[in-house]
Amino acid sequence: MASDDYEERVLAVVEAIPPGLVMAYGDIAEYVGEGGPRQVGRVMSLSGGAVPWWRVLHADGSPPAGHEQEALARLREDDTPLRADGTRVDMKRARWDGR
DNA sequence: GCAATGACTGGTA
DNA sequence: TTACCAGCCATTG
Repeated sequence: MASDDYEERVLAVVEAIPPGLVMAYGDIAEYVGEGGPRQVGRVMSLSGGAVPWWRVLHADGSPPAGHEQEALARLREDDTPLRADGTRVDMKRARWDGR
């Protein structure tokens, strides 16, 4: 089946995200052109350990459930523009469109 | 085959 | 700003 290929493509996009920038699950789904945000999230939960998964977050800029502290710590190291509260990313500036 | 589930999203209050 | 709701789509029981 093509699910392995889909996984490869999702992981490839995540690895391509430059430091300091992030992408939302929906953005990645749209970028690869298949599935949806939930399918991307599933791939991340399965094989996210092999890629900078902390650069992937919700459309509102909040990190994935169960890894909030971990993601925020990594994002700080990457110089990602965080909001004033420091609990969310400034998607307005940090959103990467693939260019 | 149907129902429930989930690292989701956008709109409304 | 947060909270709640309906829609979304592949996987799993």
